Amino acid sequence: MQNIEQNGSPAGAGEQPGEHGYRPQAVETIAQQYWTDQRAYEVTEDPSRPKFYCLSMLPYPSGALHMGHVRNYTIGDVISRFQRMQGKNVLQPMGWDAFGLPAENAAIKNKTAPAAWTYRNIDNMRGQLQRMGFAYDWTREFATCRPEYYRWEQLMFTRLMKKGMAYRKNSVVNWDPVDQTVLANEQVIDGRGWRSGALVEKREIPQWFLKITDYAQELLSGLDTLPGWPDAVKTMQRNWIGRSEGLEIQFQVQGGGEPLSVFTTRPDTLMGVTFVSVAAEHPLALRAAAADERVARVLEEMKHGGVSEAELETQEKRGVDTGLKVIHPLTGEPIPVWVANFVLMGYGTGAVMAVPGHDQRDWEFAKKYGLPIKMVIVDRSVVDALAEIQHDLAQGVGSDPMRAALRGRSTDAYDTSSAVQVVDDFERRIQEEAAYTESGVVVNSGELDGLDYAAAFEALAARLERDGTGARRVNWRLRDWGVSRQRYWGCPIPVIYCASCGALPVPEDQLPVVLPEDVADVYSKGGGVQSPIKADPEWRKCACPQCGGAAERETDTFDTFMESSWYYARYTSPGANKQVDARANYWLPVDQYIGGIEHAILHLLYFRFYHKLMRDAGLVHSDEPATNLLCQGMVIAETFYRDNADGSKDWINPADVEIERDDKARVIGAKLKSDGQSVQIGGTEKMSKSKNNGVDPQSMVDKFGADTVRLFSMFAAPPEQSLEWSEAGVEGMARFLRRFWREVTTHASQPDHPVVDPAALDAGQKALRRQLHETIQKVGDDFGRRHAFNTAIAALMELLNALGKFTDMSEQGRAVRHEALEAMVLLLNPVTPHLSHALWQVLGHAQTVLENVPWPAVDERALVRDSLTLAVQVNGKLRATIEVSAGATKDEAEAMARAHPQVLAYLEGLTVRKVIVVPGKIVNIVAG
RNA sequence: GCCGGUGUGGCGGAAUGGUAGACGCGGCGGACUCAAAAUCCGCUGGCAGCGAUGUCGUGUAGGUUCGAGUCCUAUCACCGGUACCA
Repeated sequence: MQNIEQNGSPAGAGEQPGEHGYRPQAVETIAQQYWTDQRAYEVTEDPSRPKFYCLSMLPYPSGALHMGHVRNYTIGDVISRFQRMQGKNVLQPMGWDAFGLPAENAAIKNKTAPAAWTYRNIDNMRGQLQRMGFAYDWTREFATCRPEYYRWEQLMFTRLMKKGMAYRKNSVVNWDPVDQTVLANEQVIDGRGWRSGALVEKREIPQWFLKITDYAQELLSGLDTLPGWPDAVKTMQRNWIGRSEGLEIQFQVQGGGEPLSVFTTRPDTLMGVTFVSVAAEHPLALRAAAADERVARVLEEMKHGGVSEAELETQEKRGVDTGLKVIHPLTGEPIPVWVANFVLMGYGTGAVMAVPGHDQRDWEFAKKYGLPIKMVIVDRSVVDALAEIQHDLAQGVGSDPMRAALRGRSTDAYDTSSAVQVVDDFERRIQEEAAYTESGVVVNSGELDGLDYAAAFEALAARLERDGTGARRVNWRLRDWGVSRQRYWGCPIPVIYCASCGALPVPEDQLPVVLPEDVADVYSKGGGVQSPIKADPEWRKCACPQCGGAAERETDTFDTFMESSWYYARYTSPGANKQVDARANYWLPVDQYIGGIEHAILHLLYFRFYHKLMRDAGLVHSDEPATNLLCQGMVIAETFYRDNADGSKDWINPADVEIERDDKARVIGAKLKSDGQSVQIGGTEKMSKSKNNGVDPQSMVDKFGADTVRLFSMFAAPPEQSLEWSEAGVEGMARFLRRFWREVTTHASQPDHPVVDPAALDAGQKALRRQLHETIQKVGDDFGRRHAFNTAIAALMELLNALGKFTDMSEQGRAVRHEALEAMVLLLNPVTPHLSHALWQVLGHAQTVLENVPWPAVDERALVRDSLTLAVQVNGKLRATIEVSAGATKDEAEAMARAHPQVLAYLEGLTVRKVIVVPGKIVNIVAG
């Protein structure tokens, strides 16, 4: 336990002379010591009680706790303590997501080994978490960078290789030609490497992949079994997985060779194809480049820039004609093949049929390069117009297709026809303004004319399947998970390459492949540092497990999402001699998972996928890893700055700034405390180093105590929303806790605590007691079901305000107050456990772990009201309120409302048409 | 670009289709004090009015409904993700 400085803290400043005031530092040290001595939060499997596994996303050990961690872990701790007070066997573990890029960056900067930096950070952050008073079972803690942990994911990977679920293929990365390294997307800024400033290039290298696409359908359907997950997350995952039904269509290449395959969800537009677009890495593009230097040059230019989707999709649309032609499967006409920089090799077949008339991106491309646009889909209204024209033409023109008929029309006869106008306008818009992308009715397509989307789809599918030029197919947006990283500080990929036997999994008896940690000398040289295991020729040398010949190890490491995909399961099985053991099936699935919304797709999808891998390996029995998910918002703060002469900005920390206001409390400016000169006010943004608006949790805990910091982070906003840090707001929480402390200690100094006799209460006592039980009901619902911690705390504040006004010192008055204060200590315990621990004793109870004391029960009889206030509206506008007895009928309420003088004034001269009475809420009189 | 979210007083926010602004911060006035801090009490959305009260008001423009911050359509701004940040 950390040693706590108790002197020199202003937190006890509110102490009155002669009164025992609230001193959070002392209170918190004592409570934490007690929990540690009692081993209060260590748990084991207990089949006799309902279990509750409450899990917060494990932190990356970046150096120090930040407010985002504090918020995340406070939410988890409140839920854990609340569930324990409901009698559940609660597991709340904590650990470290210890591999990752920042450790290598810090190592380069500080010339140390990533491991040493990481372990130092973990020690620091563990101490900070303990100082927050979180109820973790620390016996289950682990860091994912330890071989005892990662050996099991290496084992899983080698087994997946044997099953064919892990495979190797080429894929594109960001390449920094100056530093000669692969860059993460984050390290590419405006198309340049963040250190070298060199223009980034795309480069293909062989990498390992996990076949997450084999589970695409299950990952999609599984979302329907998760009512406890936010809809936003489920929708994002559905869209990310991106199931679409369409046709895969073959285009023969003029001059022979493999046919070109495209996938489309709009086969109804097939007759509108005027060219096809392929990715720069597509075989046809490469073939064209080999034959044509001009094409080769454009492909070379397309290699500039990074590989992120955001960058690819927002860059200017560019293309080049390959000179190659493919044959349209219906008409037999030659169609030009273009390379387009917006076609992704990794999605679908790396080629798309371009229908500029009915796809906006193709339309823009066609406009830019002067390619033809064909109208083959029209709106219903246009069909009606066409029918009218056809009727007019019926006798003379016969059965020509509709557009042919139109083209052959006599100008004299039809120029004034409004139907012709409608059709011409529609076609002009497609030619000149924008593609028509709705699924309307097919035209200009021979036998498909007049069909709607579904009918055209079916007709074409049948025809192409008969011809052998196409087939129905389900396509997924989801791509296989690339798990290779060309970095040092990660879990070594357990693969051996042998010149004669190929890529082989490291035999199980040779696992783990241990990452050497003592590599500081590599970093001490400075400069562009290569991965120490890539730089060391000895490390990779090994014997081929198959032929025994000289072989080499894989020097790439796993994506760090690999470790964070199964840690939740390992917490259940500390010390197990396999990935997880039978204990996992007691605890899993996780009952409540809590983490940032930024993980909505990647982490949470890999987490679900890995759970299914473990299930299929027989390790766990459930289908999904977590039944309930809460995504908390960011922690943000005001920014302040001064402009420098060179146009840059000096960002100033909010702690050093004083706000100036006018007499209506509006902010009119800000001054730096140290020099009294004004500073500019920037926006409210996510706490970050770059904007210098971070508030250090440790300094807040030192100043106010952990309970106050916990209380503020739960009160200031609902958990899903962003939370704006405000030190004045924190002071408000400290005031509330001091008032509560005073209320309890003052009350406890009375010699006796009488018991409530419900039959003997007067109106005032009854009212307070009703408010108490309404509060118990609300807090339980807000904590347990709604996760609306802010409104629960507001209700407790209201109750304390009411207690402050309740001066009744009679026996029953004191009895009601005692009941209220005892309940409040328990209701606040999940949020402010140290304070509650202390005040529980002040109220005369023996020292105890408060989570073992049952949650206060609602006394239904105390909730009964004698009368209710109804709002009375006239034509939907509030005009009066009336008091009705609790048992009043609708008719009685209506009569009373209509008799109200204020209402009568508004009804004068009007006839009442209708009266709506919502019992207990409102009477609305509709009159005119 | 695409996917998801958010938008309410001076500020953080409350209101699960039924009295918009609970609670907290800030501000104003008062009590206590030699004074200050702390604490306590009262007021505090805009406009008009001495007041009772009226009127406007939940990003913007429409719509549904007896009734809309809440539901629908369009639109704007900001935030998150976009497969190698974690």
